[in-house]
Amino acid sequence: MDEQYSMARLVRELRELTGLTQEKFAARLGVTFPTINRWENGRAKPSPLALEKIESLLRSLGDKDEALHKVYFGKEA
Amino acid sequence: MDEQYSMARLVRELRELTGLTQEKFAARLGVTFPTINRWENGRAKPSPLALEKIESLLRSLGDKDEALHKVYFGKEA
DNA sequence: CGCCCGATTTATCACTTGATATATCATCCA
DNA sequence: TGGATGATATATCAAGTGATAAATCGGGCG
Repeated sequence: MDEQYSMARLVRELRELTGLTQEKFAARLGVTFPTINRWENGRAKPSPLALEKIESLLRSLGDKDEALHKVYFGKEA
Repeated sequence: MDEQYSMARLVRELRELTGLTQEKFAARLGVTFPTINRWENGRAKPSPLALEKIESLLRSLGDKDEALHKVYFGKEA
């Protein structure tokens, strides 16, 4: 349960939840598509500012994904 | 009126407007103090995500700083 | 089958950032 | 005077990022 791997899965699951391509998902978060791809493939992990955006997006998806949020961020939604 | 220089001034003016040290200002924006220092001294410029935070902070300061916003971001507050 | 086409994966390079350490500067005050 | 302290400036290095290009992977479809 390596941290990199968890983040990779979180990002991919989150993106698939939104039904967006890596390119559009990147735009949604204010980053570029290679960045999303690197996150999803565990070759990099989100910067602090990017993490904020991810949490915020997760939150915006509402309670039905609160479980997901807890799983990856631990400390409450 | 080099772009780097304008951003440097914007960041410093904005920080002084808030009355915060570079360290606290950094925390406010979700970045670290060396980053703020590099911005203010023109040795680096904000990443896209950081720029969002700057604009947002500027906006949160309200209308009395709209002029400042226009000066540095050009396209309306 | 073979060809397009959208999506994904990987790679490279210059630049930004976080973490950390050191140095400089100003101010206060014993 | 001179030392303590807070704020700022600068440097280094590893890691993340944006821009760009190339390769690969599916599906549809002629």
